[in-house]
Amino acid sequence: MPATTETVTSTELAARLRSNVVRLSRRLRRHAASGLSPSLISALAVVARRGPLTPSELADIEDVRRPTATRFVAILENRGLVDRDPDPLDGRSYRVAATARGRVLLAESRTRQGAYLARALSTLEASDLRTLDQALGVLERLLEAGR
Amino acid sequence: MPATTETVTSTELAARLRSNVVRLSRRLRRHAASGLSPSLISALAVVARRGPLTPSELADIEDVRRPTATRFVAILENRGLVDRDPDPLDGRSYRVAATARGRVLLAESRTRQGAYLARALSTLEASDLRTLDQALGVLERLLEAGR
DNA sequence: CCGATCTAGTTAGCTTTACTAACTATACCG
DNA sequence: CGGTATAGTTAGTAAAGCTAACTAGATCGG
Repeated sequence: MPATTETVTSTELAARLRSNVVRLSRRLRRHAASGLSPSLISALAVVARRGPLTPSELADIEDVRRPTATRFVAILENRGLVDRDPDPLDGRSYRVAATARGRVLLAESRTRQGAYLARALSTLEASDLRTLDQALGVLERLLEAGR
Repeated sequence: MPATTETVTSTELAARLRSNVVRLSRRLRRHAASGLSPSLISALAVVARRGPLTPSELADIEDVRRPTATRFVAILENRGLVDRDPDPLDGRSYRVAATARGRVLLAESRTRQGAYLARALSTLEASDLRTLDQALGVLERLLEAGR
C-alpha cells in the first residue's frame, strides 16, 4: 500500500531511516564475506575508483578522522589489497593505490556468492531498484550537504 | 514516471548502498544527541511503540542477539527511560515498557535541535521525502525477507 | 510427580570501529 | 632561519555486538 498522496513528515521519516540504517548496518557486518568489514570494503572501493589517494584524502571522502584512515590503509596493505608510493611533492605523505589483488577482491565482493547485499538486491524488481537508486541520490546529497 | 530509462544493476547499487549506510551510520553516531546512540534510540522506540516486550522479543525485532538486548535494557533502565515488570506467565522473564521520561526523550529526539537527522531531512523537498519513504519500504521488505 | 531437557536471561570475555589527545617530522612563511 | 602549520602516526578509550558458558525457571515423558 503505497501512500503516494499522503504527506510524509520528516521527523517520522528520520526515525524510520535511523532504524533501518542501524539494522542494515548490523546485517552487513554480520554477513561480511571476503573477510572485509563494510567499512574496509568501502574504503578499498574508494581507493580503487578514485585513483591514488593520500590518507587525508581518503579520510575526507570516507568521512572519518585521520587516525582511522591510517588504520584502514594499514589493514588493507597488510592483506595486499593496497600499496603505497611516496608522494613526490610532500615528504610527509604518500599515495595509496589498489593492487591487482585488491581489484579482484572488490569485483568478487560485488558479484560472488559471498555478496549478501548484491544477492538480496537481485531479488528485487526493476522498479524497486530504481526507487533505491533515486533514494541514494537524495541521501548522497544530504551527506554531502551536512558536513 | 521518472525519466530514468537506464537499467540499474543490483551489484552496482549494492556497493553504493553499502557505502551510504556505512557513512550515514558514522554520521548518526557522531551526532548522537540526548546521550543515546542510534542503536539505543532505535531500541527505545521499539519498546515505546510495540508496548511491553520481553528482552527476547526486543532482540528479535531489533535483529540482535539476546545478550545485546540484555545490555540495551540495562542501559535504558539505568537512565530511567524504561522499566520492567515480572512476566506473570513466565518466572524467568519480564516485560519491558517505556517510562514517561523515555517517551519524552523520544519525542525530543525527533523534534528538537539535537536531532541531526530530522533537521537534515527537513531541508528536503516533499518529492525527495516521498522517494526516501518508498525506498525505506523496499528496504524494510528486504530486511524482513532475508532473515 | 520427577528427572531430563529445553529455554530465557545473564555474565564474561573478545573483536571491531572509531574517537581524542599527544607526538614526530616535514612543509611553509615572514 | 626560526616559528607555525600540517600529514601521518601512536596510544589509549569507549561503544557495539558477538560467542560461549552459566543459572534458573518451564515443560515433557514415563
